[in-house]
Amino acid sequence: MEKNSEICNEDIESIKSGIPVEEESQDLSEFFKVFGDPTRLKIIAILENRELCVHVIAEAVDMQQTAVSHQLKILRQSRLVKYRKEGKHVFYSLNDNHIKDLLRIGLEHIKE
Amino acid sequence: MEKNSEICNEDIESIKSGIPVEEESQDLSEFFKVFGDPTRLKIIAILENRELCVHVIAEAVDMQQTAVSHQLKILRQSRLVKYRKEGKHVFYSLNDNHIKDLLRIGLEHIKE
DNA sequence: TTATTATATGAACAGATGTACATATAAAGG
DNA sequence: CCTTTATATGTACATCTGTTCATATAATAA
Repeated sequence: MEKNSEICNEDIESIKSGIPVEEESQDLSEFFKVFGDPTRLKIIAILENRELCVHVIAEAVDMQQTAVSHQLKILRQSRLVKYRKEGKHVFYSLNDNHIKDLLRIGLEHIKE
Repeated sequence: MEKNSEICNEDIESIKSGIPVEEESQDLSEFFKVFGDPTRLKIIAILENRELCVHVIAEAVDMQQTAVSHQLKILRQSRLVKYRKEGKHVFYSLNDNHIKDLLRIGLEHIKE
């Protein structure tokens, strides 16, 4: 008998050619990972349509300032937020037009 | 001096009202977390436009069958894939019309 | 029946992740 | 100068995650 039954006699090489290269899979998973935490999602949600400074964000999501700063760093590194300094304050805002679309698709899926 | 400077004198309560409730933030983050792993992204990629059985998926993504089975379980639980049994074989395929949109938005972001 | 093939699952373990705590930096006021 | 306020960052630690290994289940063949 052959190694694989006839019913899944696929051309592995042609299937493999459709897989993103390792680096792209890594980058893409890093991107989605950012949305994979409830605190970051909350921060993203309150930054929709406005900019806010760190201590207001912390108060709104009910977390410590240091925890929020760590999460904002991740959001900065993934270029999902931008910031603007004004004296002692740092105002954060969203930096990607597609974030709303992503959240909408996610919400549609979990509500199905 | 007041607790907060005037420049970020925000109405915390109205900001809070825009945050998804805890359960929704949790569910949404669980959903995005599924996309936050390169192996699962590869599996999703090769399932676009076709159904494949487990050992072919494993060979294509170059991972052990058990590792793939564990990931397929996660994809099943999040209702991103469906499956069909045929004898000893189990054929998996995508189960959400929005997956392509999500991947496209993600790719656009990382390529910017 | 036993052997083989295809898939699933539980346990273990290494590595990653999120938060708290302590501390650093930097701006502004006194 | 010193103090306060706003924010950032390094470390520690508990929890979570993904893979491997061993094993279970289920279908088919011999």
